[in-house]
Amino acid sequence: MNSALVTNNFSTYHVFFRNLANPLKIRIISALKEKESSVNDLAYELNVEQSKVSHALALLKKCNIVKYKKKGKERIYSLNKKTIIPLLKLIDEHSKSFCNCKSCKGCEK
Amino acid sequence: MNSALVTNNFSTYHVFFRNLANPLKIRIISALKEKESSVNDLAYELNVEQSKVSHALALLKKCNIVKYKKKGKERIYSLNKKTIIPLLKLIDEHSKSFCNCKSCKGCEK
DNA sequence: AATATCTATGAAATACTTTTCATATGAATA
DNA sequence: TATTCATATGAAAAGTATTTCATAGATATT
Repeated sequence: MNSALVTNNFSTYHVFFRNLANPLKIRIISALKEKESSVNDLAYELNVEQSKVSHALALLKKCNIVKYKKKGKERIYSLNKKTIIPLLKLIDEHSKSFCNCKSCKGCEK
Repeated sequence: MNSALVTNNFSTYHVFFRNLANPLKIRIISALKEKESSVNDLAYELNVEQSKVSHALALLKKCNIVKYKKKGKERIYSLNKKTIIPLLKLIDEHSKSFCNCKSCKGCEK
């Protein structure tokens, strides 16, 4: 039958995809794909200010893309792998065809 | 080995995903999934101003999500189905788990 | 309890996207 | 070729997201 894409009003889809529409959040997701990290570790690794990472993580968490566990005064963030990994794979494939191509003029900057 | 997500610098991914992070563009994609349409048809069907649809289509086209063929003075837009449909499917599945849920507080508005 | 470390948060500033509106372009037709 | 219809486009306005910076809240350590 009709998929949700047809029957829904889409009022919420974009909240989720906004996270993939942002370079920093994609970098965070990518880093967490390799290993779980504290906020400071991420900030150091990505060379980005701590509060910037915190703000980004808060949004990723809202959409269940990441989760954390406490460890002393740290928060160890990890990717919600079971559900996110298949999406990442698709992103990869699409990026190959779409996101660094001659035909996609929008990708230049 | 490492996927593109790991080795790339992601500078362009977000350009593509921005299109999915916008309700109007998702609505256009959804409409085109059902049938190809002219700009005016889309504008009428979605009850949105013509130039708004045009601007949105321009961005979708930049990322190869849609294409068009000329027909008289019309431009008949269609979805780049072969590559986009699998993505839409995944979006559907993810939206079910993420985008209208109790746990996703960000989805409320 | 005072201090240090890690992370979160609020709010203003900045940057970016989308919308709007007026107009331009291009194709068909009278 | 003047007019009409369909679409695109530029630029200002409006809307939204991100960044920045100062500071607050927690937890650990002294």
